[in-house]
Amino acid sequence: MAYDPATIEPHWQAYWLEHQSFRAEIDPSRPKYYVLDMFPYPSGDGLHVGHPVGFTATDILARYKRMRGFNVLHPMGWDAFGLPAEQYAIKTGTHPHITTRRNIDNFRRQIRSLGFSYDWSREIDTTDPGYVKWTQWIFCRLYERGLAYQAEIPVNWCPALGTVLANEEVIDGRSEVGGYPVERVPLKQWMLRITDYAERLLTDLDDLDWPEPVKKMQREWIGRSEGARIRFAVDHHPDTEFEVFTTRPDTLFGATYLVLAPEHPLVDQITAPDQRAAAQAYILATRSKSERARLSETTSKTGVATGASARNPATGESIPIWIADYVLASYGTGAIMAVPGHDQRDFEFAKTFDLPIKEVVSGGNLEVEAHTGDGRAVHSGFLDGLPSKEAVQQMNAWLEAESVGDACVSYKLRDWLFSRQRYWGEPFPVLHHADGTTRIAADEDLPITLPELQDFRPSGDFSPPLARVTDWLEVPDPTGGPPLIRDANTMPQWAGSCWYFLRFTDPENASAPWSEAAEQYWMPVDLYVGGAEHAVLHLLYARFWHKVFYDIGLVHTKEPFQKLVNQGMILGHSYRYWDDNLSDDPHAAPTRFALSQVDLSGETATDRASGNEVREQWITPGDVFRDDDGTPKHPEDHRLVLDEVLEKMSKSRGNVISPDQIIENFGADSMRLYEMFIGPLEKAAPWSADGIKGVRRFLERVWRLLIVESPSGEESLRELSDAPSEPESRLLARTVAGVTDDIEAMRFNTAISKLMILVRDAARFESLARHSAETLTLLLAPFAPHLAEELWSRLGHADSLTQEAWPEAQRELLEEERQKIAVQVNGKRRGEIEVATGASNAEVEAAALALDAVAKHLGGRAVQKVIVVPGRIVNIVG
RNA sequence: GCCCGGGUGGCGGAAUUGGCAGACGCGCUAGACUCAGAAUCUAGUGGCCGCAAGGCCGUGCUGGUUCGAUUCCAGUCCCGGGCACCA
Repeated sequence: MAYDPATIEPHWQAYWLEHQSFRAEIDPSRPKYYVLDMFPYPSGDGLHVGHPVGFTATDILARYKRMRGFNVLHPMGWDAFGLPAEQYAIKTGTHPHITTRRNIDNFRRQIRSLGFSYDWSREIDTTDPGYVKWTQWIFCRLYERGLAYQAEIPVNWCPALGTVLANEEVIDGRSEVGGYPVERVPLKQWMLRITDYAERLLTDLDDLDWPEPVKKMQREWIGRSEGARIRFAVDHHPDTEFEVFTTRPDTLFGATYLVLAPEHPLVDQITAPDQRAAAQAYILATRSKSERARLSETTSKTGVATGASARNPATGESIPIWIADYVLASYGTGAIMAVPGHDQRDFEFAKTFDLPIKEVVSGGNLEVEAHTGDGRAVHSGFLDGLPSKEAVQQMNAWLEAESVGDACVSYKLRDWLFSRQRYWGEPFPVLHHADGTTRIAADEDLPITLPELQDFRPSGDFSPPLARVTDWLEVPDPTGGPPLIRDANTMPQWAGSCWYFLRFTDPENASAPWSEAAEQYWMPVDLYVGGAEHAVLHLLYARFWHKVFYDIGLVHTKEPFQKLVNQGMILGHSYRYWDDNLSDDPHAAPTRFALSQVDLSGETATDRASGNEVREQWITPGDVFRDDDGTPKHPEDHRLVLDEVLEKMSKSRGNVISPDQIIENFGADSMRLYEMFIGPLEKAAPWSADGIKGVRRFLERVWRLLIVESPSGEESLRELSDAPSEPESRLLARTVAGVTDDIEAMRFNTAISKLMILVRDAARFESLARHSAETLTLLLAPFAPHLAEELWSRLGHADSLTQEAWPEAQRELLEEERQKIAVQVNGKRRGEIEVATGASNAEVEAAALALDAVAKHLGGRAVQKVIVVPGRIVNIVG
């Protein structure tokens, strides 16, 4: 029988499970390597082809490192709390517990069918009470340290989802999940004081081996800026003052008015009676405006004067106080000093409302625009003549001396909104007393498990579903007082993923989240692979918790993830056209439009001819009709050319490829190999049904190289010679060295191409040495482990190759004795010479000049210069 | 608008430090095997001119630096991603 993954692969998967081949135990005598995938949310759709890209990359590293003698920790688990299971429960009444269990079983089956070398004894499920217990325990530690607190704040309330969302989960005024509208509503919520760690989260990025763009995104998210707080006393309101934050204290002399955010607490107090109506109207208008609307008018400035004023401490002048929505309540102090001469936003506002513009930094043209760059201070009293940087220093010193301000640092990062009004999450281990005070649950009472529920619907009135479960909610007071009330909120999905990488080091521990010994040995994660979509959220939250653990003494490293790699997405082809069936009437006979007939420049697509709105429609790739030259056409209308789009796979486009189907048709090894061969790991690449045939053919060639079939159909190992021939040895050495380097650098696509070359050339040799066959098998093992194990076994080995030593290249064979060197005349290739490796430049030059082609292309001109690059090229200039 | 990536054959991609552009794979063409097909194997495959030898052009575009540029510099166009009143 020929190469048959359908029999080989299940056999070896069962073998690995049975022999616990990848079980990791602490072993101080060996170096450790912790390689981690971002654990998946087990969705109802099952694995998509994008998951195995990262999983295969980490598996190659895990298998390779084992063969290099490392003690490898390579675990897998489930980030199983989350909205989709709950949404499904609302729709069908199926308990999230059941859905989650079912989805996990399916994910586990799919992941196992790809032959990844996980230590399944360490499998984690964040919804497991044994895990929830420690998530809650960690919350208690945060609470004790004052890092968890409750606050009444305007939050992002999403009516459709029935929950509040963190700022990070809201994109352009819509929920990241589902794209529903979000409103700002003041609600009492749990917050985590991540801002206390802003500075460390920023500085510790420097030493991480992470992609620069990810570090940059985190830096920008934290948004550190240096400046000063300056106090302004409000005129005619004794003892009333407020602070502004500015990064340009040197421009204080140029502050000609002040602006409060509409939500600023002082607005109500200081607004003059005759401005009160206008201010109220403005504040209401701001509040009802959606984020989207506010964003779209970033160029035009609106605002209302309060009628109040305050004294500029530098000039002693009274300057007016305004309200404007271009000042954000949530950043800095929610108030600014406006310096229209040197801030473009203030400049635009001043122009709109005819406020004075004063030059205090030279070098710009204030007739045209604000001068935001540096220069020398002018019209600024004691600062005059100083360059901006020095002026900042002087002003800060003056502010402190005069007790009107301080130099300080401000961050864009806000505290983390940590509660959700949902059912399917970790309950807060918090009890509320009747008097409004709260206390955390005792450690021995953990976990606080979720009550069984029939009705999962959000209450619709900001209260969580758990608030309806009276007998769960009320806890008798041990001191005999009125019953204590449990907190009815649940934690966001991020909670479980903030520490799972630590639990993997010691997953069964019942007395602690993890043991010191396990943490000391396994942490930090040496390689963390996952999608770029987690660049800020998950990675920032997990770093934050890890730093708290560090402060408590629970971990010994400041950072959890030493090296991070983002895998690229697998894209699918999808096919679209447009029609005028806007209401989705199934009985309509709509007019269809091709891309060329449609205008996409506006907010909605329109038919160019009529200007009427048309709607995008998608054809499943399998249904697309192809005409003779391959042009994609509508299946029912062969005149309609479809627009081919390459994008992220999604259900709505019908372009999703299931790994199950690929494994069935080609095998897991082919699937793994293809996803690695398609291009660099970090780069997005389109799925190609033809491409996978190529790697499958390669695996068949490997099989036929070692396994021969008698005319009667019996298979056996081919006859192997004792010693490899010299060209064979050289080829082998080159491949071992190349593949090893490529794996270390995670260039899996080129590693596979080198294996293809080895197999192609080895097939042409008359004989093949046992050593060559075994080396090839070992090199192949991280990529196509099932086939490699099968061949290893047929090569006569009783044990699995997972712990075999990785082949070493014979260095002395890497250098050829003779080498070919290209010869150029005036930079153009005109010939080639062959010289002994290590030949002197003079020898190489002489050989090159002796070529007929060189003389011909010199055309009689004298040689002016000869450049010899040893081993590569000779360039003759003449 | 600002900040990052990235533009290389029909397609995915390769090219270590500025040194033979197009490795490897897909697809395609021809041949071998076959009654035939599939599979497999062999050869070819950037474009143009040429019977050939060979020549010219060629890494988004326009310039520059260099003996030599996919690689460095300046400008520009296109695609993808991130940020977007953060004082």
